[in-house]
Amino acid sequence: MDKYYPILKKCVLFRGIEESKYKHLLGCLGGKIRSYNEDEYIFFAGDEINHVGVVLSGRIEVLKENLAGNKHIIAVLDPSDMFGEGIVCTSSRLSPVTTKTMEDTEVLLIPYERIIRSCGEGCSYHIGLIQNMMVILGEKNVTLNWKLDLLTLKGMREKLANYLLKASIENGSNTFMIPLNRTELADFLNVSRTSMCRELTRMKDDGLIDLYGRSFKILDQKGLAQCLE
Amino acid sequence: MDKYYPILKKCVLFRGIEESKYKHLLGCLGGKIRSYNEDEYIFFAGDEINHVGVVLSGRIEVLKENLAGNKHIIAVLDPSDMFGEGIVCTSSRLSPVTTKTMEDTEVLLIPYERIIRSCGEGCSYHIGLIQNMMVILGEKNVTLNWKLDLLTLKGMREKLANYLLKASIENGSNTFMIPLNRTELADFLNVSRTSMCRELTRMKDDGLIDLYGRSFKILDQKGLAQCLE
DNA sequence: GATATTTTGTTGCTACAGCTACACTTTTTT
DNA sequence: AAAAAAGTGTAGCTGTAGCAACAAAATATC
Repeated sequence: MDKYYPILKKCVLFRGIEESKYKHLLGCLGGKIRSYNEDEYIFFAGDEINHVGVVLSGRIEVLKENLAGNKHIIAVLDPSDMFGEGIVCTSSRLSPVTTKTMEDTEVLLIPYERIIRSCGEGCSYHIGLIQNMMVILGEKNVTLNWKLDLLTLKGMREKLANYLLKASIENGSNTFMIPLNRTELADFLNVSRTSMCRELTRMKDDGLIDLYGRSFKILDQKGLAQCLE
Repeated sequence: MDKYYPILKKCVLFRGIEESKYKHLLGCLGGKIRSYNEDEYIFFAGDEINHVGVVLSGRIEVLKENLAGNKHIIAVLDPSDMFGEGIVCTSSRLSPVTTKTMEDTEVLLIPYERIIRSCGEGCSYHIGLIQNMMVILGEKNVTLNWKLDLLTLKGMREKLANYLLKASIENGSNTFMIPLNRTELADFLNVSRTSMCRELTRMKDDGLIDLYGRSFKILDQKGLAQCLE
């Protein structure tokens, strides 16, 4: 377990809590580690969720699937990211999303009640945990709002520009790699792969970007930003 | 102030707190009432928000506007609904949305720090408030997820079917009124009004629904549900 | 009650994204 | 090293949603 402490340290849930106290805290929370193979479902939309999850290794996609078989990736989770935080506080506790591993993955599952309710044994960390949970929920909100932005944009080019500019900012460079392949990116933007490829080529022809595989280079930042106006 | 107690009673933030304690609590929270005229902006996307708002009277729309002048209504708030809850817990505290009154409106503004931090004076309500805030954030999450559903649907008919079925369920009847006019509904679904009208007529012709103004009647619930498959 | 203003419905045209189908490349498996 | 599989780019065709422009109805204003 100790080997995952650096991962937990980066997880917002444990922010402000000293590493030396993890052992006691984890016992107190009753967290358990579970392993999944690649392309395995963790839970489905509509399932009742009673745990908050922390990704320890591997990668998970958060998605919605409609009955026609179309899939829409809402988020991709890397180690130290969380899932299920949003559902835990609702009354119905039914997940609106499906989670599925993209690689072999290990997760830490924590029963939700243990987080929200103080354990009463003078375990002062809980107050910190609750404060952290609020930050997590708030930031989740911001992420979902960005996702809304992305989806409300009408044009293909606008969606791509939005995504690429954000990725560039997050990486702090005009040259960067994205964590998704073409098919996944299309699912994330909720567009068809073919139309997306076509537009990427056009944007390259127009001198806005350069690309090879998952690496992108923004050539004309101004021009790209103008796509969003 | 007392006259608003019934409104506050329905607000999730005050759930589980007795009406007799509102006076003390509101003083403790430092809440202030502000009035706005119709079509007045309360705050803009990008503004720094330090207050949580509760609608006391009137109606507010939560929206995003892009520079092209397109407007997208994310939610419509009635008395006892809240706004700003999602931003309050983030570090940047910059609002991703704009809020604007649709009628003459009164709101209760509460400084966010007063909610999150215990006032220390043995004011036990704060713990309840924090628990309530978590429920609010969780439910916000669910709402945003439904909004995502709506936007990821590809077809006009699918979006309308989704919206109308949900409205029907919420009203508990096949006949119901919606709170939005055509233009507002189009903005809410993020589609053009004309295309939406066209599709509504088609759905009527197909015997799925009947409509007059803001009142709708679902004639073929099964058929409507099939649009979503 | 008449006029102005807003809201709503309709039509033709156009642009753009989805689909199918296929060719090509890269990676994985054996 | 060969074969299989997965991923990627391109092109033509089609359907649908957006836009502009207008007509009709409902509401507000005088």
